[in-house]
Amino acid sequence: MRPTMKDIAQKTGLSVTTVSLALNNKPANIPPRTRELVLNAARELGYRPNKLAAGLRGKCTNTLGLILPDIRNVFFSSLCKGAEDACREMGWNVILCNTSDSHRRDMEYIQILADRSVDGILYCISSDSTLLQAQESCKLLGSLSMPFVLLDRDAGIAGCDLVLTDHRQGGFLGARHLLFLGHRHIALVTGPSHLNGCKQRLDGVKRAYEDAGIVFDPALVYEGNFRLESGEASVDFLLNKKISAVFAFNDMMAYGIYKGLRRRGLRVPRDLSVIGYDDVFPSDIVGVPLTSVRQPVYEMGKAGARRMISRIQQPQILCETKLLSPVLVLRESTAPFK
Amino acid sequence: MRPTMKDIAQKTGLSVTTVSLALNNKPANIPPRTRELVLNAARELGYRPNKLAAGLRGKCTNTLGLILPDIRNVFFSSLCKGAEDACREMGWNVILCNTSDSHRRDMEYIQILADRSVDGILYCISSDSTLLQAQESCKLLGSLSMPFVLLDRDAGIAGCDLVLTDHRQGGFLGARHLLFLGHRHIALVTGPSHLNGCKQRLDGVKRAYEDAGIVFDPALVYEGNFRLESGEASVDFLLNKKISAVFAFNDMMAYGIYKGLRRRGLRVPRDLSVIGYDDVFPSDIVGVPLTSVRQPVYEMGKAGARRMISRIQQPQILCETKLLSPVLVLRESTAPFK
DNA sequence: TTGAAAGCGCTAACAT
DNA sequence: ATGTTAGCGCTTTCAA
Repeated sequence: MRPTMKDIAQKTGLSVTTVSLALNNKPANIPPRTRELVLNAARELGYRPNKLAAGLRGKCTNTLGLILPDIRNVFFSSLCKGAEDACREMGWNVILCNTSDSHRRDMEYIQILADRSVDGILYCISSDSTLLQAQESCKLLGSLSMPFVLLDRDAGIAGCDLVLTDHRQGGFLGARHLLFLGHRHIALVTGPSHLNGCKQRLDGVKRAYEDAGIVFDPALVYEGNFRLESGEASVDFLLNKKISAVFAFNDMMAYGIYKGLRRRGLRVPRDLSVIGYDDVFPSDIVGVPLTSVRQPVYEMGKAGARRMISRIQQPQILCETKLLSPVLVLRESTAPFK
Repeated sequence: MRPTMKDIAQKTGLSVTTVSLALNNKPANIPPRTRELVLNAARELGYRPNKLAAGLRGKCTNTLGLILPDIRNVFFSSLCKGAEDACREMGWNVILCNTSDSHRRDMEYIQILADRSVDGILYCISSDSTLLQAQESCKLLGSLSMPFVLLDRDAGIAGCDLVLTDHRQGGFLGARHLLFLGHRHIALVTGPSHLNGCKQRLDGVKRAYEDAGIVFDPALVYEGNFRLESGEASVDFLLNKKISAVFAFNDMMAYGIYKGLRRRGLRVPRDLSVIGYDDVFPSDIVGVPLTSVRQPVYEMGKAGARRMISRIQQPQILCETKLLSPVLVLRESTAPFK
């Protein structure tokens, strides 16, 4: 059996209280000699605190729940790694929950994590959630008095912490780069238009256009669904327009565009400049490395976890939205307009 | 505050014991009427059991630890998803631990997970571990009486459960396919030769050669390190040999070979047939979709978690090595020999 | 059929 | 400076 504080107490002839006080560096007047005594006994016995017992008694389990759609998606696994790294550095652990993008499972996992007394939840709202459902999950979290930080998805929930990429800036950076290269007729392959992230990217694009004195043309917008197929499907649309460049609102669709162009014997960037968004895939496995607006996903996970732990330790701090800056990563899929 | 059993006891006028017995369907003779009474009260109060308390008192926390090198690697995130899915189905949860392939961190996390009273650990040994170090981790697990299942990596540890791909069969399948296409001079770009997984792939390749009456030529073997760069670096070697096909022991190196060939203006499969191993990347984002030997990674995670839970529930069952069958996935990077 | 009581390992108010 | 005591929420023996 694992040694407990009781064993240390027995071995030293002290009480369990003194042992607890000494081991936890509590501001009781434990004289150095006694502390030494306890610490030595603990070392000799190979004592390790039982986190379950400490969690049950005290207020804190040092555990976070992480709810996300699917860890197989590199976006979320990077987020997760960031969160876990931050937690490890601070002595916390992470319980991982995959929802398969189902709101029902969001709700289930919130309950389960509360049952397990996690101290807080890092929450990527499942994308099948309506605004109402997102509010419902957050209400559940509230009714459980469970602190949480929303990651990546801005569902328009007020009064909570939020960490995500500044998509307005992201859209701006992507568009500005194409404009800088001399492109004047640029198509957009967006994601679902009701998503805040897409609206903001679009805003950013428009701002870049304004700066350059270009008129935004809604006829050059193709609404995709973030999947490769929709990028591929957009190619027919693209080739019917007089454009020299396309900005895809994620990399998957950019690769779909690659595929559609390839099938038609067209080349990137010779025939069309392509820029993506996210930059989560290893870029060197594809023939023409993709220029892309990188979301700092790992950092997002880290920032989210840190924020969560801060909030747990100081519940009174004000809610904030943390916008992380995207970075334009130049590769070979964009070329100057000729 | 969350309602507890005490609250249910108060509300029903029964004792906490009876409540516990009724809620947990224990084989005490609780008459249906009493149980109803308890269940109703529980529902009305919105009672949810406190898993921390149950874990502290009882023997089981229904929690597994999952130790792996880096969740950002799609191989491990698929494994993780499989494990988590299996756990969810059975009412278990997963604490995720990334080791960055460092043995020291393996050891640390084993301790931490034990401190948290997980019931078992799914363990992907970090690849920087020597055989001795792998044995050390397993010894630590043993000394903590912590049940565990090794995943993916066969470090030659005896007396424990192990779930991994049948790499002998994988090597066989890949080589047989190339032979079937008429290739007779085939290069291998392997991983580090001391790894069991590589040895077994090589064995499988040799067996396929024997079946076809081909002599294995060690001069056609290039030892890579599983990274893209080493695949790319192998191309000089490959082009100096009289070969028509190459079998890379993972996909990353296969993509490195793609890259090296592309740079030299050579085409896959026209100039060289290429077959990979793992099949974890989305194959449709690359120009020439890669033929590859697929490891059933998701299933591996699932099988591992199931095995772990079985062992926890029946500690006496015999240890077993579960070999999962790889699958040859035909795509466009291999062509008949001309 | 039900309940009292002990205890899992720990923390913390209170006492000495 | 240290110990006594109570209790976190639950399970489980033992007794009634």
